[in-house]
Amino acid sequence: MSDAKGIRILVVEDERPMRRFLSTTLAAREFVVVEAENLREARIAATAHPPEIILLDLGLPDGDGLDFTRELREWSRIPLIVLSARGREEDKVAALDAGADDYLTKPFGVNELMARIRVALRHGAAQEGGNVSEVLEIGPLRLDRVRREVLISGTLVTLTPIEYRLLLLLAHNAGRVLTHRQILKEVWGPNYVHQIHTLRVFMALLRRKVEPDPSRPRLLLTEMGVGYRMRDLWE
Amino acid sequence: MSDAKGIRILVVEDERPMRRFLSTTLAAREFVVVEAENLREARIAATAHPPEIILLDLGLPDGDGLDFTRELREWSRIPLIVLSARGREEDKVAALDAGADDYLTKPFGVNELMARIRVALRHGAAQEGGNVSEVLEIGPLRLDRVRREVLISGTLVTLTPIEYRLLLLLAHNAGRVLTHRQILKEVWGPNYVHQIHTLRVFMALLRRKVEPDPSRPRLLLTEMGVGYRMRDLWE
DNA sequence: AAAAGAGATCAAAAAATCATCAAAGACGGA
DNA sequence: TCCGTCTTTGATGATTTTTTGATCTCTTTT
Repeated sequence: MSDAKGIRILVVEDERPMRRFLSTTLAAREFVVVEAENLREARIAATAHPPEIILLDLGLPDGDGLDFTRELREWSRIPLIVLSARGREEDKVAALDAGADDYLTKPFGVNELMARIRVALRHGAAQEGGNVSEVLEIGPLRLDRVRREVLISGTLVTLTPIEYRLLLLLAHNAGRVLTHRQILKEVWGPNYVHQIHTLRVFMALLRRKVEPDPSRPRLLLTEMGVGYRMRDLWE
Repeated sequence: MSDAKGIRILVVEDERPMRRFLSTTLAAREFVVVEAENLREARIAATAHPPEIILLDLGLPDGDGLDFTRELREWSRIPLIVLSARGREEDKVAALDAGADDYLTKPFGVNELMARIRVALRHGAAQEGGNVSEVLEIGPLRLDRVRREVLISGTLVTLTPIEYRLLLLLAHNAGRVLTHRQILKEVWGPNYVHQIHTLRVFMALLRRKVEPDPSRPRLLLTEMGVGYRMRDLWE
C-alpha cells in the first residue's frame, strides 16, 4: 500500500475527530490529504485542484452531500466514496444512483476502507488510458481533433457530425474491433443500441467519403456478425 | 432500470434457492442471466461469450472464488461483485484486492444490489473495450482478445463468430477436456446441447483453418465419446 | 470380420447479416 | 415558414454464415 505516494485525496467530513483520524490514517499511507469540513470548502477544493479520489461524509451542516455528488458528476468522474452513519438501504441506493462509486456505513474498518479506495483508484486509472494527441494518423487518414478536420491522403473531406464522431471513435480504437452495440452506445447514445441499420447506413456514407474504392474497403473493415474496425497496420 | 435490456449477467452461486432468487430477480429487470453453480462452470461461461457483469458467491464446492477472480483479471476487466456470507473485514479486503469491484455481505437488500450493479456497469461502460490487452499463446496459436485476431504460426486467419468463440473457449481451457454438452451450451446457448453434429462440423472447419494437417490434429484433439480438448503442452 | 457407435467431411439448403439506394422525417438557419 | 442539410427508416439484392443431410472413415465390440 505504499504506492499511494503523492495521490491527492479530498476528505469531506464535518466532525473534527473523525476528520483527524482519517487524515492521519491516510497520511501514514503517503496520501496527500486535503480536508474540507463542509460543502462550500469541498466545492472549492474539488474545483481548484481536483483530487484523484474523494471521501464524502453525508449529513454536512451546509447542504446535502447527494447534491454535491450530482454536481460533481456533471463535470467529472473522480472516484467518490460515501462514508455515512446512515445504514438504511434507501440511503445507499440514493447515494450510489447519485453518482457515488461506493458506500461505507460507519463504523467501518480501516483496512476495508483502504481496500475500497484501492478499487476506486483502479477504476480511475483504467479510464485514463486514452491519452491521444491532437492529430491522429492512421494509414492515409489524418484526423485533426482540434480543428475537427479530416484529410484522406492529403485532401480534405467534410463530414457531418455523426459521421465525424463515428470516424473518430473508430480511429481512436484503431486495430480493435468495436461491436455494433459499443459503437451505437458511444456515438448515438445508450437508447440506440439496437438500431444497427442506422449504423450500416452511416458506415456506407463514411466509406463513400473516405475509401478510394468504397466497395473494397481498406480502412473501415467490417467484422461479420460482430461490428467494425479501423485497420491500423499499413506496410 | 429497464435499460438493463439484454445485458448479460453471470451468476455464480452453488445454493440453488439463492441462485434461483437472483435469477428471477434479475430476469425481471430484463437482464439475460447465465447461471453457474461452481467454478468449473463459471470459467467456461465467462470465456466463450463473456457477460457484461459477474456476481460471484464465495465458498463454492470446487475451489476458491478468489482464485477465479485473479484468473479472470489476467485477461478481463469485466465488473465483478462478490456476494458472501462471510462479513469479516479481512475477507472483504482479500476479495477486493484480488480484483473484485465490490463486496456485499449476505443478507443484502435487492435494491442495494441493483444499485451496486448499476455502479459497476457504469464503470464497465466508461472503459471502452473492457479487455486487458492480454494475448493467449498456446503452441503455434496466438490469440489476441482485444483485436479479436487469431494467428497460427504467424499468419492471420479469419474466423466466423462461432468459430472464434469455439476456439476461444477451447483455448481458455487448454488442457482440460470439455464435453460436447458444455461446449454447445456455451457457444450456441442452452437450447443447442443436443446438436452434436453441428459441433462436429465446426470442429472440422476450425481444424481446416488452424491445423497444418487437418486430418492429423495436433492442437484440437478429439476425446472419443466425451468431447474435445486443446493441447496445452508443447516441447 | 461384420456390425455398431462415434467422428469427419463434403455439399446444399436455410438463415443471418450486410451494402446500397431511395424516400421520408427532423432540424436549423435564413 | 420555407429550404437545404442531416438523420432515420424502408426496401431490395448480394454476400456470408450457420444448419442440415448424406456419405465415408475410424475404432471398438462381438
